[in-house]
Amino acid sequence: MLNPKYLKTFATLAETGSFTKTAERLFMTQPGVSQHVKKLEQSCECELLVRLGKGIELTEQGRQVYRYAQQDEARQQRFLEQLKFDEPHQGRCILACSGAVALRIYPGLTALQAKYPALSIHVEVAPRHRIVESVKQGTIDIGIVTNTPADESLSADYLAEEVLNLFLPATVTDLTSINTTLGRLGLVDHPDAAHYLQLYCNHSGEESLANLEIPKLKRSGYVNQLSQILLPVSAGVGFTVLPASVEKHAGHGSNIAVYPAACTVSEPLYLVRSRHRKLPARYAGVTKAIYDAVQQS
Amino acid sequence: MLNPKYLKTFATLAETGSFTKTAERLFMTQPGVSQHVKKLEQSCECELLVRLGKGIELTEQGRQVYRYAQQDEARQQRFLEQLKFDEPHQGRCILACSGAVALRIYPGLTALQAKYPALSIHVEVAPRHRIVESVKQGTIDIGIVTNTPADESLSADYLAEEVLNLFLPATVTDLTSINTTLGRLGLVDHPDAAHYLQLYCNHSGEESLANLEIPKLKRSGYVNQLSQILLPVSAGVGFTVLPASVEKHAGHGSNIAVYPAACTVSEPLYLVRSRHRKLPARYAGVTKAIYDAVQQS
DNA sequence: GCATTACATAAATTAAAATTATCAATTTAA
DNA sequence: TTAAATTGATAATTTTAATTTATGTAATGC
Repeated sequence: MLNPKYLKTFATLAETGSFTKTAERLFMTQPGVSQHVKKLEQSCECELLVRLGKGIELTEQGRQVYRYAQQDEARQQRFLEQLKFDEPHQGRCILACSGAVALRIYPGLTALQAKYPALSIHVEVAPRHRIVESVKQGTIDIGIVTNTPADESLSADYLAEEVLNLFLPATVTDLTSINTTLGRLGLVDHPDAAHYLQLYCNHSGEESLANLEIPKLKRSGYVNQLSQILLPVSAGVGFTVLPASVEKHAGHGSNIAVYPAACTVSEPLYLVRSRHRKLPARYAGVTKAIYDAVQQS
Repeated sequence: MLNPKYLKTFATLAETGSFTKTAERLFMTQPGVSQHVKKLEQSCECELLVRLGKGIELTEQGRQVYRYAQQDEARQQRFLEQLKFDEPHQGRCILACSGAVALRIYPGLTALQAKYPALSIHVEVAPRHRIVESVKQGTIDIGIVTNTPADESLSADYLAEEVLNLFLPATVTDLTSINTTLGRLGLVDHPDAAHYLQLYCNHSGEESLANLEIPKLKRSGYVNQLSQILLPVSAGVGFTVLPASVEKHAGHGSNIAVYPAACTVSEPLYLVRSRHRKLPARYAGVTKAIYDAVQQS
């Protein structure tokens, strides 16, 4: 739309106030300057300067175009300069993970960002399949998921275990016939509830849970806001299965009990990246922050 | 430096992932796309994408260039759109005046800006000659000065009178031999002091003041911060001549006295603009605010 | 009022960019 | 495994755009 050469010529003309001097300074001929200005005026669809007997005067639009030209040149120069460097604490990092993992890693990432204000960390909470998809197509640089994707173009590094808890209202004291109790309470549903519950029942080491008929289970509520899933449980109106770390952040305290299963149930977390892509230096610090966050909790 | 056509081609390539599809979408041929990318890489002095067997993948720099291309296009479109309109309450207004006038008009301008946040009002305090000069060369859009400039290219509209006061310490009670008193106190100097004092003595209607030998007068201090000029006067260590409006804003209250001259001394204020320039719509409101400010005070 | 300065216009030249034609590499299907 | 198809790179030609030379016109100064 706006030819940058014309902008440069116009800016110089605005500064010198003379077509001839502009031509000299830019190593071109005077008619060239005239033509650049004319074409720029055509692009802008308005007059940029008025010819007075002595010298020229910019119109209001001419002034605006001059400002734009200056800023544009400066911006481009800055951009090209920083393009050459791979600053370790500067630029945009784009991650995706589940809501539960976000709860675990976001404080550490925020701290990192506070330490290096030029860092800009974007965390997107998304369902598993969309995370893998986004990393593959390159819109997300690092994904955290619970399995190693089959795709050859992706690499997966083991991070940590994510412990799953079965959360019950604290009012439930009799745990002898757990299946009946769960059936009475009903599941507080959320996007990952079915997956978590299936996993939990199969690996809790308790025969009764393994026989739980999940599809037939009553759904006593649904919410896709992680921090609010435990609310109905604390109110005594349902149960749910979630990563253990969620409880700390939600803070419903003594109203919630954790079912004491025979085995601890957990699933692994993997850090997924594009195998063919060399990530910029700033991801080193971010990756370290992620490791620290998931391993301490 | 960065050809916007190449940027557009590269951005489309980043989105389609295919040279051929990019060519189709931009109504060009496939070799054209190859050439654009190659030249863009030369401009950036780095590789922007790697050719994988299946499809392409952007390098880190390629991603940055893609972001830049997107932003640049959006920015230019926005700029060209707003260039066509002359919004009455949006944009930058640049004024210049004396410090005393700034004191009178700035509150009103600030109020205007508060009412229309998209307005950006810049007030530059400068000596008379520089104001006229700046308006002529177009770096200042509106100037306020105390005389009508001779220059044909400038227009001057009468605004109001600026009353001048001779400020004395309140401790001075005997005004019978004012020349002696002034000589004893000494002048608190500031950039416009000589000009104001000359004017005051010539038009006060008092013979003794008209005979005051200004060049021989003792200088008892100097400061070019308008709000601080009256400080030495209130402390009893000198006198000065200033626009009456300054006293209200400085607020030294009862420590300062105004000499009761036979005549009120004042000089006119003129609003100066470039005669050949049509100012944008937003200056209507600004000009009105200036009139209101100088006429009520 | 004539010379000088400064910008505009038109035609010609030169440079740049796009296309056509062709090649090489990779992928897909037989 | 090989032949056909797809996809991008390269080279030469054509087309388009930009620049310059030559010339004209208006304003300013001596």
